[in-house]
Amino acid sequence: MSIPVSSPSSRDKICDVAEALFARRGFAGVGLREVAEAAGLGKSSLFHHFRSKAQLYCEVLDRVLRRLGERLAPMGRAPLPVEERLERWIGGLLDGLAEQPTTSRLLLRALFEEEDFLQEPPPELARAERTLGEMIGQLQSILEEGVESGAFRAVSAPHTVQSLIGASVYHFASAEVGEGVLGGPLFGAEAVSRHRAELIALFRHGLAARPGPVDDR
Amino acid sequence: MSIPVSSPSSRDKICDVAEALFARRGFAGVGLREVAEAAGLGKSSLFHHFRSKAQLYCEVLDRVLRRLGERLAPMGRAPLPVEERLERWIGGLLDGLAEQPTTSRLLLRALFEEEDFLQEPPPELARAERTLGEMIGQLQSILEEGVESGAFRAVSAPHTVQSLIGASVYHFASAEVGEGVLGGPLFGAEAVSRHRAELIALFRHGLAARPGPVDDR
DNA sequence: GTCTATAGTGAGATAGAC
DNA sequence: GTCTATCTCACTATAGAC
Repeated sequence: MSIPVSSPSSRDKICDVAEALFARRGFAGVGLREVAEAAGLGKSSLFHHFRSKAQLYCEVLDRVLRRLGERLAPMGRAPLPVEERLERWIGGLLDGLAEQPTTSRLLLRALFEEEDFLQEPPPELARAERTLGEMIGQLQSILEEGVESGAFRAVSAPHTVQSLIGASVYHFASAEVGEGVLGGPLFGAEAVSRHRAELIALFRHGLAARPGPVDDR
Repeated sequence: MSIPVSSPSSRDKICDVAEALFARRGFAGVGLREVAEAAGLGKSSLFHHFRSKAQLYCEVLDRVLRRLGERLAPMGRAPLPVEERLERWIGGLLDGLAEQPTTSRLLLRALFEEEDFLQEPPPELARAERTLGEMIGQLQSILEEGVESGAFRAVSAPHTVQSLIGASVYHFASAEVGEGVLGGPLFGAEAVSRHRAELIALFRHGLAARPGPVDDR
């Protein structure tokens, strides 16, 4: 718990507005002039807080991933049945994505865009990638454990990881298209809890090992 | 079946290289100089084929979506049980995505990026959006029909649409991250058929209405 | 720590010769 | 249909006053 007693520093303000802009339009789609104006500063002032646009981007990305990683870290370690641990992990991910609309879009960009837009990547990028790798590894471990223990069907853990990440991250990133499909806001309380329930149920039923005879044509 | 007898026109060549570049780096991340060089032309020559960068982008996007839409259109209409129609639809989508690595990335961008980078959107954009809407509507209809007929659980069709799109499109768009998770290439024959089998099985088990007593805590 | 001024580069787009 | 030359504008980044 940090103490939010002093007014937010310019640095934090810049990160906040940059996060919103990068999430919406990506690294190349955002100009520093725009960031500066939204932060209420002159363009040149940004360079007293960040060495370059690339460093600002990586710092924003790292901040978002760490926020998510800290939320998910305890989920995999709880002393619970593996099905329950998976459901809590999924729930934690969805809560983290639902908290701020910027998170899913920035995360999706980090997942599918190759960061070749920065010639010499700042050190923050490596830290962000490590955080991302830990999150994915944790999910994969839960799935592997569930398959080995017989709690889940004999699914491929990597492919299931891919499906789960895609289903959860894309949903909250889908913006206009997603709102068109739902016929309403993505981040409203009912839409969030509904997606949470639907996705968890989909994987509970989809992964469950069945005792009875199963049609596996 | 079109007759590929004449050598590809400059126009087609431009579209091909632009598709690859836009898929990789997005609208804002690609310069027309780069497109022109890759197509073996001068930068100014592009403007004899396309009015603007925005029009080129929309035309490329429309081409990709129509290619996918034509593949999927017959899937929903086959006179088959709804479970089978859904599996064929998913299979068709995955085949379409696996055919060219550019498709999933361009589609993902169209799904989650708001196209506010073009001030006055070219007419091609509207056509692309219509194609996209038809594909999604078709999937949603299959799901609704399955729920109404009792073949599927009482899932929310919109949320399931979102999950299915995310799981399939993200997977093939995930590039380096996805290859890290799989530990090998995304578009290899075995990886493609494995993901196809895994995703179809996940939704078959995940959506199936169960006859026996079910734990729905 | 924020500003003005500006360097230096590259973008999208146009004009007009060939 | 492709080219060279050029326009205009925005960009990242720096220098240096306050």
